[in-house]
Amino acid sequence: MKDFNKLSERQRNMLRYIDNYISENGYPPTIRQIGENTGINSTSVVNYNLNKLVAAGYLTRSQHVSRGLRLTVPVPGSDRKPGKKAVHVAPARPSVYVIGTIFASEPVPVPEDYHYDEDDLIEVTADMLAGTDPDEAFALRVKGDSMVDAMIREGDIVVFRRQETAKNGDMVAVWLTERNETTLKYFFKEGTRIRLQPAHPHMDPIFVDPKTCRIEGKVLSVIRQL
Amino acid sequence: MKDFNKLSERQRNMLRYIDNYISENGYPPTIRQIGENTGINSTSVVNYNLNKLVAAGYLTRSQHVSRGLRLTVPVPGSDRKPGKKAVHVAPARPSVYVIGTIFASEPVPVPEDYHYDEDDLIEVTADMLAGTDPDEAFALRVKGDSMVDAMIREGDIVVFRRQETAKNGDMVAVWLTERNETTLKYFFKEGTRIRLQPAHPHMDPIFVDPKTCRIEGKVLSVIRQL
DNA sequence: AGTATAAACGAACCCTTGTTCGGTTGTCAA
DNA sequence: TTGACAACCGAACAAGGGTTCGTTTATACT
Repeated sequence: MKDFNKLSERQRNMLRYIDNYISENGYPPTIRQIGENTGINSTSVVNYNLNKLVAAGYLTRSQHVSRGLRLTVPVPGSDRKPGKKAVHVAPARPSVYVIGTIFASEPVPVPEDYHYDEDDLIEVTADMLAGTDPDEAFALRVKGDSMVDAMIREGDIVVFRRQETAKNGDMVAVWLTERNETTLKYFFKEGTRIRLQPAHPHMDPIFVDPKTCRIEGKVLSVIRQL
Repeated sequence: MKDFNKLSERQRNMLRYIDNYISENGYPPTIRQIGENTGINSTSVVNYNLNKLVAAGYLTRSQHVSRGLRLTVPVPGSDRKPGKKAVHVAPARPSVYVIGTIFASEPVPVPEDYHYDEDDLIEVTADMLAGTDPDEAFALRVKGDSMVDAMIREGDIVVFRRQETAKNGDMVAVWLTERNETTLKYFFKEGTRIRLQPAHPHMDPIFVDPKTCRIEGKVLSVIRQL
């Protein structure tokens, strides 16, 4: 059971209003409607608090979709009229934070620095986490074509587990201090050096010194939506 | 009880899709989504038939409201999977059947031929289906390196919607009768010929005659688990 | 006082999505 | 043959509605 007292009065009002609205209309309200009915004057504040509620697990959102809201828990004290059914309750689904973007010329952002306020949460399946606790997983959106040799495209979402070490055969994100670049490659420790093998079958590996190679995370899965 | 036989096949499909969509997502589809998933090429035709359905008492609409749809009667034959409940209850996590493998030298398997087997059901998120009814989606596992120019690797799972036509910009699976091969490319109709553009940014398009090119399905998403 | 952070504001931006309209096709009856 | 009508198409239009960003206020900690 969720502790609704942890929420601000505003956020509780929003949940109540959303629940009511859906049971009245059969579809969710817009951000502007939520604002108008809970005394919020700016759409960005509604958006801000909706993201808070997503992070706290009370609802899920579909990005860039009008009225793309759904509640994930029953809302107490929503004054639904008798006879109306409770709003659908979505089962808990694993999701990971998309904490930024990844491209060749920058190290990958670290989750610790990240304030989970304004970015988005995407839904994943359990398979994509390969047993990793959702709290230890994070995701990055690929920017630019620099990852083509890893068979990864602009717009793809890469799901990682944060770790500084790797086993042979893992695909990892590494920061190469001498080249000043991030790359995604298969990891193989070969004696005193490390072989980084591109995913693309026609491309050649590079060999680096362990001291110039910082592992940023292990790739768990890649999602491409077209 | 309504007499659904009075409706056209199209209208029954629309009702079934709307019901399914709401149960998957918790909110109604757009008229464009309805069109795409029931083989209607014009939003005005969807609008036309929606108004027919309103007049016949099957649903209500809110004017000038996005996704402002509501079913007024239970829809028979909406083949919700067991465990999925009727409209206005919890959205279920959709899943699609992996019905085979895809590689260059063979046409795409057709779902109709497939003997459904529980083992080959994989979980997906609603986002990956882009509004497609899960029952009209299917998935294939990629075999071999022949799809590298589509930035797709051995082992990837490609999620499709079966359809014989495509819009510009869609990524589609096509069978090229003259080359005897299946390929995944972006589709562009240019006058009398078709341009098939590889996803890989450094590769050149091919041009084919519509008569030698059979569209097998539209690619909705790609999943890579490592 | 100075800094950091949560919460809020409002306007601009632009993708999403419903609506409209001229035109085409097919059927049926006069 | 003609006209009426239902069904459909494609494109353009415009309102709907999510997102972003620079700023501001309030509170707490140093």
